[in-house]
Amino acid sequence: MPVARPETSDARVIAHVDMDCFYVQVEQRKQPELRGLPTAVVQYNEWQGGALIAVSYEARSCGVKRSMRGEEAKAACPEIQLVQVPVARGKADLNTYRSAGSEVVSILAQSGKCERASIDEVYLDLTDAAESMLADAPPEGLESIDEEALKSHILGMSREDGDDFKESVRDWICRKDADRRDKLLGCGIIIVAELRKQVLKETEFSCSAGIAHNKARSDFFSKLASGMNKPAQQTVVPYAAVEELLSSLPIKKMKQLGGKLGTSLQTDLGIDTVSDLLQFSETKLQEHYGINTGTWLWNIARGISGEEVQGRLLPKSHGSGKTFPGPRALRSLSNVQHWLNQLSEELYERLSSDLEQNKRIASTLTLHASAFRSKDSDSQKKFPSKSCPLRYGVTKIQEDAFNLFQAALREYMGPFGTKPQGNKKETWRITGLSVSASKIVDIPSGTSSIMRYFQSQSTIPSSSESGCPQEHVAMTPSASESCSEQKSAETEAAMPNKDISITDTSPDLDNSYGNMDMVPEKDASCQSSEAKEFPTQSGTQTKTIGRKINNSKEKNRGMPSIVDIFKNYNATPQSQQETREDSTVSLTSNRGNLSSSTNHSSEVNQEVEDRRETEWGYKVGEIDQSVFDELPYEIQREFRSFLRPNKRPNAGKSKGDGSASSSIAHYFSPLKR
DNA sequence: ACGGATACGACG
DNA sequence: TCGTCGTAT
Repeated sequence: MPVARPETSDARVIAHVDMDCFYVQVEQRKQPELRGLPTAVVQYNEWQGGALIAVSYEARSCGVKRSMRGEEAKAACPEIQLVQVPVARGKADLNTYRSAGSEVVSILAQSGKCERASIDEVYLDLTDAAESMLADAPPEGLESIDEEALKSHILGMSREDGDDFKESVRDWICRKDADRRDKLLGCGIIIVAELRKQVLKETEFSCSAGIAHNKARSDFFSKLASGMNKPAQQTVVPYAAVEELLSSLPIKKMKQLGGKLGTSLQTDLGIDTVSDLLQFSETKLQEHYGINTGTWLWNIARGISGEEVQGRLLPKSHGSGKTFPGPRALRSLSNVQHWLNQLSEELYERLSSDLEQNKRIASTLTLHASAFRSKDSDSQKKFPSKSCPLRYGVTKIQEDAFNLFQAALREYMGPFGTKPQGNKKETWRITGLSVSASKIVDIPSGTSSIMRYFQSQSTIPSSSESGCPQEHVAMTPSASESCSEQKSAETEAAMPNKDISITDTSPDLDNSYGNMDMVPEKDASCQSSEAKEFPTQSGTQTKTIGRKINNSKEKNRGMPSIVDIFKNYNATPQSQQETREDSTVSLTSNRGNLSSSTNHSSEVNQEVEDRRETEWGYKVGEIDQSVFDELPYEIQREFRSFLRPNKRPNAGKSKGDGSASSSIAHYFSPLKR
């Protein structure tokens, strides 16, 4: 929800850049034959031709719209080219679009503070760049102005044809008597035109942009401009040009007002347009919508927004989900587990590459599901979300996700969970599942061995995820079946309760929701005592989850969480954040980027003691085993090399030196997870 | 019981 | 803090 922001003196230059029908462009770059043809990207081709998620401008002009089905699109535009979203693990796979988006971000981030707003949108704060241009090379001194800049739309300026128009744009940009704020915007026009050309050149993607002096305006007007049904446009909002343009605008078109709040404005206050909104006093709005939303409303009606551009180039969470509409709804635990396994795999893959490319780790795993209960009054009841500390490793995530699901299911079913051998229709169906990872923090990147690890092993060995004997024990038969191929889904009955039950679900949950036949009971026989050595995790591992869920309720008994650890680290003077945001983030496909940081082999020889105490900002020895268990495998190895420096054989260096890491990996051999 | 998958921020 | 809700694309 919108919230009131402290006002900032607004002489800023903010751009909102929006890729034109992005997914289509990505596909067209892959298949250049499609360029210029009416094209749409579609997912799930089986039902009514799949759902359109991106539509090219050619197709739009045939009347094709997003949220049409493939078949409708064909009807509206018979020659339309439909390209399917890639599928992996039985679900849509958006990775190609994500990394294409990163390509764009890494270009745009070069010229100012940059915020990744979505997979295909960014905000730029170009104030500094514009100011220095105004100081050093103001437009009026230039003998020629970029053609692309001259194509800009200037709101409030009538658009005559051809050269006349460009002349007036030039005049506006170069006007000597302009307000300083508009002069800055003029510089913004030139900078953005340049950036867009660069994006086009380096990625082949075209984009549109809005340029204004705050986020709200640039966003809104870049949308407005792209509503003109033309790609590759840029629009500037002069300082004074707001009121007239805004006031006639239907309230529902404003960002954040497209939903319930906008409707409430209409029905409760009779506000239909921005000018209606202008009639209301700030306090009146606050009375109705609270202090934050109230003042926010008052402000945006006037085009005021103090929101800063966050210097954030990377997503704050990762998620993987799938819906199972109507008849495809999931009816058995084993089927749910199968899909959770698929989703968890994808999530883990993305976490791994985030770790590898950006040196970040996530610390919370959340499960969302949606469900309905047939044959029941309140079949609308929401399926609760559940979260727990995130442990790195595919099978860990899979187990945890499944456990979270079961915990949520118990809660969802409540008293009906106990199935009294009779009315069998009284049961759940799962219509959507998703797992997500959040609370992502930077890890210390100065430590050399992490860097070296990633240099030598550009990919995280998947072998470390399989082959652990205990894992098979922990896996239910139905789970292992469904892993290979989705079974008839009615294997439910064949699932012996006790096999799943390795997991020690928390007593808390067990007791509050009673016994349910479809939810496996705990099995005390499989619990082992705390492991004292690193290499063995199983046994205690599965136990951790239950305890963690429980723990979060009983106030984390003073144990430092992994988040705290890295928070502390990140808080140290060495301010990672800023340096990192500049340009060093390896956003994309360029894998080699890591090497830019310290990786001299000499570091290997530094005194381990010193590092152990200081480098991480806390004492390694104080870390609790279970905290350790949560860490990504690669980081664990890092720790291990601190804790047991003597175990590292000297021979490690003998081999071609400089690449001590591969040998380290070798000596702390197949520590299975 | 469909626009799908995904992300973010506010609120209680 | 967690979980829910709203919003957007």
